[in-house]
Amino acid sequence: MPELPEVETYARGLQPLIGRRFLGARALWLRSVPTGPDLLGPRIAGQVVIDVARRGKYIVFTLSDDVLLVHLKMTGELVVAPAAAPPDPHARVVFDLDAGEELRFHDPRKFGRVYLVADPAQVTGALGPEPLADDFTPQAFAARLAGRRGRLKSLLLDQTFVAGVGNIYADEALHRARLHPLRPADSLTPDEQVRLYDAIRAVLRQGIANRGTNLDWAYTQGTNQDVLRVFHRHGQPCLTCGTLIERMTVGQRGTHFCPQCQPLLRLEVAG
DNA sequence: CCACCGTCCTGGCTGC
DNA sequence: TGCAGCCAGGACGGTG
Repeated sequence: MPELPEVETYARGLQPLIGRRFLGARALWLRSVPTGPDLLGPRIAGQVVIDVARRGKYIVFTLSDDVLLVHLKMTGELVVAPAAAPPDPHARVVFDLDAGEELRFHDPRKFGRVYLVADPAQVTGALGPEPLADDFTPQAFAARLAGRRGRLKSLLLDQTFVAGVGNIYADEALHRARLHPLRPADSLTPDEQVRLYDAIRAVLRQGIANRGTNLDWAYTQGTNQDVLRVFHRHGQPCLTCGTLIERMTVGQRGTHFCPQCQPLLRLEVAG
């Protein structure tokens, strides 16, 4: 499931497409293109790639006239291949590039989406702040937490709260911040708020430095799976304290945590 | 604002 | 060995 670090790695890897021209496109699975599968090819034909970037979990191709956004969801991949290469049975959208190549959107589970729009805000307008941006300060984070009574885990997964955090990095950030996933968001002390802020940025930066987390899916060359401390480690000892990592369901999401390092009730230690 | 549920999909897993 | 059935997972829409 590509999250911010994986999508960032993708966007960086696609930089060589800058300057290339789309000649056309075809949607092989119509629902993959909510903005109109039939319009995609005629509209993108002739447009040149000006920039490739990331916003939240979206890959954003700025084109000469429009903006192409791709959300990989869980199993999506983007691959540049020679047009003569063997067809991909899981290709959902195929873009014709110049120089006899194709950009293939491959997605076995068909959850990913491709949007071609004039204004990217049509797709990304509701997203929360970028957690690694300079203007995302501890004060801004604390202000967003204020009055939110929901559970931390659910809030971290809310893309309108902070953009780009998914299940892996939410669990990792909470463990690093020593906060239980069920803690009400507005119950954090100032120290805990700063710990969570620092932890979110640290795990995302580490993920980017490691070129993403590569679990059951082979689409990244990332190594971040080697440094995960709780995600998918239930039944194994916590790397901090040795207590067995537990798994629970929070908001329909598998959630992994250390009951010792992340107590639900803060222990009042007599001074 | 928040909780919860259904929907979309299919590969991979479990259990028999 | 084969097959049926279940489930994860991000985002969104609907409901209470």
